[in-house]
Amino acid sequence: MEAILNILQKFSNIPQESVERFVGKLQETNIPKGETLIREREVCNQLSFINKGFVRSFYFKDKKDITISFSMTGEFIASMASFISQKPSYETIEALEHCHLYQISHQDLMDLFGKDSHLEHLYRLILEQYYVSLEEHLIFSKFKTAKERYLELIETKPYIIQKASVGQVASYLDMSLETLSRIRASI
Amino acid sequence: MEAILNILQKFSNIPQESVERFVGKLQETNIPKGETLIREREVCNQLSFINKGFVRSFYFKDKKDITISFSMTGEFIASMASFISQKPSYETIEALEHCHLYQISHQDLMDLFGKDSHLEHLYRLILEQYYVSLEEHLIFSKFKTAKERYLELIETKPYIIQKASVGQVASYLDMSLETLSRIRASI
DNA sequence: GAAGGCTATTGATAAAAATCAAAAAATCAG
DNA sequence: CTGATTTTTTGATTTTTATCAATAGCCTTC
Repeated sequence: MEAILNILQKFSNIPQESVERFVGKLQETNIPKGETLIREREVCNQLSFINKGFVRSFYFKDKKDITISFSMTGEFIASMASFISQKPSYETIEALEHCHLYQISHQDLMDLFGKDSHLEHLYRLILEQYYVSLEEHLIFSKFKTAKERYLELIETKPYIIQKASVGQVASYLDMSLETLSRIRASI
Repeated sequence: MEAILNILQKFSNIPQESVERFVGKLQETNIPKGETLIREREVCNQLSFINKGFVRSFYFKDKKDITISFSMTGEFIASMASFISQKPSYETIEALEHCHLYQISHQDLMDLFGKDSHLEHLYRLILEQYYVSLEEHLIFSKFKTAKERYLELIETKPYIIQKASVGQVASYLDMSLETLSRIRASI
């Protein structure tokens, strides 16, 4: 439980009482390696804090799967579009390693926001950070060559290359797995 | 002023008093066609509601400019990463048509959030919508061919093709202007 | 209405990356 | 440990798109 408290603290110095309200709603969950947190067409009604683990979010395009994002220990993960709208998800999220999560349901979170504006404030700050990093990812993917994208990934998130397969990383970087393999050979 | 009230109403049935607080901080601004709302390296400290007009957000990559987004009457616009972090913007936003805006400063907005949690709630809902549409844009740009991206744009936002130049649309769709011109000739 | 400056189209070529195919290496199960 | 399966690398070819270059169209504005 300590990890999540530290993360929350970083965003905002929120009253102890509010933190306790939030923590009181968290459910501990374990997802074995290879299993899914959320499957395509389901409604994502849990927001998960990854206390320990590594997950991949992807969707299917003609029988192949395409990686949208990887998330790590210390990050929140959900199929955000589905969680926000409470409509079916078009993405699937799978555990690439055994995951130890703390989860809160959409309903509980909305109830908390109604009761305690500090928590909505905190959530707003977290959402803003996720928005900024999504925007950066979009721009990043837009104006770099295949090789530059790979080099930047090594620089910023080397653990992804360690933990995910070439094919999974390749679709995340928007290239074929053969192309990524050749880039790896060339450096 | 009516347009913005209607938009706010759609997100949340917020008390009249809160709406008035918010509206009280809005400044009316006109930006002539061709001028900029925010320039690269400046800190974006205004969130703008486009009461009427059309803008383009872009950044420079080697002397060329690359379009990030277009925004229309009825939408909010800011260099979000800069507005959120209050750090210099890497994007420039220009008016492609004469714009009539209502603006609120970052400071005023934060002050309002401290005083009135209904407004932070409203902002959270708006932010969520923008997050979802950004995510959709990312996925959209990732798994469609050049031609499919253009056809989808015609389908979903035909006004962009009317109002922006081929070069501006081409960089938005992640292709050269020659490629876009050929696609247009082929359909 | 002609000159000049943008914008768009068209053509030829080059570069980048995808695809198809096979071999090599790594991982897993029994 | 060993055979089977999966993943990764390597090679040959094709496709897609970018780049370079020239032409055509179209607004301005004098």
